[in-house]
Formats: sequence, C-alpha cells, structure tokens
Amino acid sequence: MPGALFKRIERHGALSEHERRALLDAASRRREIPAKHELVAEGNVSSESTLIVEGFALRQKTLEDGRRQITAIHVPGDFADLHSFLLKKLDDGVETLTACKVVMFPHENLKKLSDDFPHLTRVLWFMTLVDAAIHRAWIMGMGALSAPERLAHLFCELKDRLTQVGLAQADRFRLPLTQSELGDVLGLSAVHVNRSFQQLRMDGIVQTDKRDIIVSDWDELRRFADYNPDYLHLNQTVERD
Amino acid sequence: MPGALFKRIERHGALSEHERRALLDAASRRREIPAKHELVAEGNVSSESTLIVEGFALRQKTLEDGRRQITAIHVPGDFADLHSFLLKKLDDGVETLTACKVVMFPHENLKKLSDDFPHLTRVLWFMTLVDAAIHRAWIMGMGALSAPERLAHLFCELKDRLTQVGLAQADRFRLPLTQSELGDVLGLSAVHVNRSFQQLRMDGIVQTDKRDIIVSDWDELRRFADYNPDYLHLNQTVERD
DNA sequence: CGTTAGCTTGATTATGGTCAAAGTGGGTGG
DNA sequence: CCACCCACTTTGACCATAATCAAGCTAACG
Repeated sequence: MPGALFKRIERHGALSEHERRALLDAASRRREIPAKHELVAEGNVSSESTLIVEGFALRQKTLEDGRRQITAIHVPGDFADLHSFLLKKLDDGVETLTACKVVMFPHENLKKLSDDFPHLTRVLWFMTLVDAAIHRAWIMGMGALSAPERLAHLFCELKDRLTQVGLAQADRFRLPLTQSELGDVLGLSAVHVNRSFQQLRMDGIVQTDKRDIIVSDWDELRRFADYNPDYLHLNQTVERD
Repeated sequence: MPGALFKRIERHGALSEHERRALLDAASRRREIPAKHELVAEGNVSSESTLIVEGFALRQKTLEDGRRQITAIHVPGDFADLHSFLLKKLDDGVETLTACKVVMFPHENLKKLSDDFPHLTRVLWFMTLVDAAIHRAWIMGMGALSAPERLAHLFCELKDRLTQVGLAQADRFRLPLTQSELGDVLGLSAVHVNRSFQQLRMDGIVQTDKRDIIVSDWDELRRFADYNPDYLHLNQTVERD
C-alpha cells in the first residue's frame, strides 16, 4: 500500500530505499475526506501539503462577483497543493470533487526532506513543474482552441494522466465532473459544454455512458484537439546524476 | 552589477555570502541577444537556463495550423526557462521580445547547486512556483474576465512585477508588446485588443503614450480588473529555517 | 413516488473574430 | 532633408462563437 501510494513520485524519481523511507516518514496522518469538501480555502496560509491516494480534487480561484475558474484537476498520485510548501499563502483553493483518501505532509517535514535529500527534492520540484506545464496547456486551450477542441483536449489529457496511474481502461475513463464543472474548467457556460459534447458525439469521436468517456479512436481525438502529450512528461525520470 | 543581477532572487531568498558566491559561480557566460530572437524552440531539449538581466522575453506554444499562444512574459530578474532544468524538453519556446542581456546557467551547475545548497534550491523552486501562480491568474482571466478586464489585469500585473525590479514609474510603465502580441497573450484578436484599449481609454482609466501605459488611479484599474497581487508573492521570502 | 441535481433544448443576445481598407509614424536610404 | 516604406494602429461592415434565459426532461436517491 505505501508502495502504490507513491506510484507517481517513484515513476519520476527512481528513489533509493533510503529516500522512500524518508518520504514515508515525512507523511503525517491519512485522512478520508468527503466529496465537495474544501481542503484549503483560497487566500489561506497552509502548513501541510496533500497527496491524493484515492479520488479526485480540484483547485479553483473565485472573483468578487462569484465567477469561478477551476485551475487544476488532480487525480490519485498527484500532490494537490505541494506549491503551498513554499508559497504558503495559496492563490487558489483546494476542494475534493469526489470522496478522497489523502496523506498529509507537514511543511516542516518537507523542509527537512529538502535539507537532506536533494534528489528527492528535485523530484518533488519536478512534479510542481508538470503542474505548471498543464497550466500552460490550459492557457493554450483557452486562448487558441474552440469549445469542442478544448473539451477533447481535456479528455486526452485526463486519459493519459489516469492511464499513468492505472485508472483508465483502453477505450474509456471515468470523468467525475458535471457539465457545469467542466464549464468552470474550460471557461465555458454549462450549456455550451453540453452542445460541445453533442458535437463530439455527432462527429462520432466521443461516446458517453453516464460519467464514462468512451473513445474508440484516440488518435482521431488527439488530432482533432491538436493534442501532444509531451507536456505531461509521463514517463520521464529526474536523473540522479 | 552582479548584485543587481540577482535582485529578485535575493529578495525571495536572503542569501548568505556563501550562497551568493555559489550562484555567481554557477553562471556561465553573459550573452546579448537581439529582439525577436528565439532562445529555445518549443519541443527542444535544453541544457541551460536563462536569467534575464535586461530586456523582455516571452514563452509561447504553437499549434499545427500556426495559431500561437503566449504563455508567459518575462521581465528583468526572471528566469525565463528555469523549468527546463528538470523538465529538459520544453513544451513552450522562449523568444526575446526586445534586445536582452542574459546570463546562462548550465544545468549541470544548477544540479550541483541543488546538491549543495538546499535553501538556494528552495528559492529557485519558489520562483518557478510564482511562474505557475501567474499561469493560474492568466487561466482565471481567460476563463472569467471580459476582454477589457483581461487587458487591465495584465497591466496591473506587469506594473507590480516591474515595480518590484525598479522598472516602473509611479503612474506608468513601458509595455514592449504590439497589440497583435497582446492578442496572443490574452487569447484575443489584434482588432479586439485595439477596441478594448479604446474602451479603457474612453472610460478614463488608462492612457497610452506610444508604448507607455499611463494610469493615474491604479486602485480604480485594480477594482475594474478584480486584481489581487497576492499571487505574485512580491516581497515574500523563503524562510531559511 | 416525489424531489432534486444534472442534462437537454430552443430562442435570443452579446462578445469577440474576420476581412478589408485606410491612417500614422518612426526609420532608412537617396 | 525629404520621401518612401513598413510595421503597427485604427475603423467599418459583417459573421461566428458562445452566453444567457427559460423551460422541459431524465434518472438517481431517499
């Protein structure tokens, strides 16, 4: 179990036994958190970071008038708020999307880790850099892609990220977001997300079954969305020396 | 001169003499680069990172069909591609906007720094986290703000970032971007950027003089754009212990 | 079963894109 | 020094994409 927990970290890091142990020791408590529960409020100072073991979470920013924008979707294996280790005051809030099992890492422990384990530090840094690369892909999508393309691009991204941690089937994955939430991700109204869905279905490149996204020809979808998974650095390892 | 060079790094880090020296030693050569010159191409593997000493640079992603999206604007004091230290293969290309003076940091030297100087490592990590926070602010803007609001938000951000490194006057700063480039930043057409400009001018909250942006009442502009500078972490120091 | 959250549809409006042409001004070469 | 050039800005007319509003539909859940 502790092994599976660090699936993603280990994929990027090739940790030594010593580093594994230190990482495990840095974790404080496990927590189970219900769906739609706020973990950290936007603007709050945080003193621990959250590794998601099970379930989905999101990060969001809110405007005065209530408009909200989702800035990140997190899947199992992700650190949802590792950036709070150094930023402290979060510019975005963290909220569970589904019920989650998480492991908390107090910042003082991460501090100690980063004093003693340079390689492990670089691996954690790397993971926040991938978060940033995903931000850039979203910026690209919002600036240059049409609504159906954006939706398709998101499906491609989530499929690859979920496959990385063994949570997608060959032709489908579960998407635990309502169309309204998807709107807040993509910068679209819920109605327009619905119409974009219909277009993808009518064009025959995406099917849906409840909350499952089903795609028989991923290459076709990738071409449609101009998707290139390089930015996820899926199987890249931070070199040790 | 080497002192001014690290203005931003030192603001966030409170470096020891030892760390300062190590950082200086990690720099390889200084370079002068003409305007509109590509420093790293999108998709290329990079082996050094670029600290901007003078001038402006940008990062961009391009689609097959030529649509491009600018993902970051960099001002003096910024590391334009520090993320390439660990990501290696860049998902966005780096290009100068104006003529630049830069200092290169070979990744092997950064590697050594990060082995030996945990605090300095955390400061560099912090700077990439601020980049990511800026990405999130842009995502928010593109998803939830109108065209004139987005433009105003960008002005507020650049004003604060330039002030941090002593490059803005009280009521104005130089914006070395054409309206077409601003369009590629904001996800708008050049024509619509022009019309958004006109609206800000007509509402009396922004004036322009050549490439200077002049604002007499910043608070008004900030309110208009729903701008909160917290995400820039302008004067925040990474604690040493 | 009734309630409710989420999905779907239609009609209308608004924001922003596209295309084309006409200004403007700084820099360069004759 | 002037005239031309070129890049950038501005304008207008028209079109496309997406938002909004309102209502009806569906299905899971208590």
